[in-house]
Amino acid sequence: MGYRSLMAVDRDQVLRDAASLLTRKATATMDEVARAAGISRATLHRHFAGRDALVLALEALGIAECEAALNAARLDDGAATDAVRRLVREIEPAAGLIAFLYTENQLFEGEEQNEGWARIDAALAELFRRGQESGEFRIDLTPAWLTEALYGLIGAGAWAVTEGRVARNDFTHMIVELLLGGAVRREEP
Amino acid sequence: MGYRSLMAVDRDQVLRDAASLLTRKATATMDEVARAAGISRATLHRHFAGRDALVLALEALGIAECEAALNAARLDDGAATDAVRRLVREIEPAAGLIAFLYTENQLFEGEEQNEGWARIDAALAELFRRGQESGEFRIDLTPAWLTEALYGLIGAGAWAVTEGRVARNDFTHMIVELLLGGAVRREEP
DNA sequence: CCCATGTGAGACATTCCTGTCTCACACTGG
DNA sequence: CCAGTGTGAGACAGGAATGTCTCACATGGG
Repeated sequence: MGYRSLMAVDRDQVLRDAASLLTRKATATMDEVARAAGISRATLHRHFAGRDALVLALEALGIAECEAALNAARLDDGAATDAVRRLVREIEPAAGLIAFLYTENQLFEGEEQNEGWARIDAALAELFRRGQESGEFRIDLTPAWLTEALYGLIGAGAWAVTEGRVARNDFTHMIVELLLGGAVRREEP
Repeated sequence: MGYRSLMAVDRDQVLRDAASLLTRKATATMDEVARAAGISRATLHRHFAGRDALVLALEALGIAECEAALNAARLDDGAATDAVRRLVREIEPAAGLIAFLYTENQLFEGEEQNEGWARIDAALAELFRRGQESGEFRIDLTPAWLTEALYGLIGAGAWAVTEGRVARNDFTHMIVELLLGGAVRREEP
């Protein structure tokens, strides 16, 4: 076989569609998820044993994409501000997925994948800490809060784009500029 | 009767407890909600006909609290930056509720209350627009995005507090400072 | 004191979702 | 052309949640 049949379902695309729907309607049924993904409930069930398995797969995909973005952004290189810019740019394709997972905490019933998020959180917090140490970032905003705020802004950005309130092309700029520079106008740095 | 019996359930408190639980676990059952609110499922059902009615009531409460905060913050008075500070301070008690409602879009199946949010959105966007016009806020970040970002940061702040990653007393400071000033350190304004 | 009100606990039927199965069909590759 | 593979549609039982009901009990007011 080697290559998957063209007829076969694009597993990652199904997961993205699922995340897109579940972000708007967390109580969506498996049938609704299947419809949103353009497949039948039977097929959805062939790929994911149940709702738990689906969410688990969503988490795994989200973690994988986040870590890929982290690597691609080279957070340890150069100025912290530039690293943040690279990070947001790299993470943009996964924004919808992150927006879902950020609100889908499920009380951490399955602790398995939690260490994945812990690693990502740690990497982000370390980036902000490095920026503080180098004097780029202010010290009254804790790295933990900046990390949390970044998640929140990514979610808000993804939502604003899907709602049509922000142009897709402005996604990175809006998030980075607000996170780094804030809303207040300045003369010159 | 005049005053409600001491035995009676505190309706708003039930709604807050419900929001608190549903924020963490959107698929919680009515029984779980009742337990979280410290009442029986029967009593919960006496006050809210069903899940839909519960969410509707949550929205109504959220809208009411937001509008109360908007009025208390006097958004039209003085500098826009000061108005933002007042707003976040006033809205803090409702942050948990807002965090839930912001992620609970339910595809707007019930469009009734939507105008309530539209009014609030308009008031916030107007505040940011006023700040841009007065030269306080930068013009490359649209009022619509600043509004969305404020929601996102309130949600992130509420979550960070409940998770213990940010001190409750720092809530307003963290949000306002990041929203207005951003993460980058400045010499002096 | 006793009645009215509101609650908790539990039973109950109903509805909905889930998970599994079968079968027919479409496409692919040999 | 012909198997092999994967899908869609539908049926089905099992289970979970919902919505409604009854009854006993606690409290507070008249």
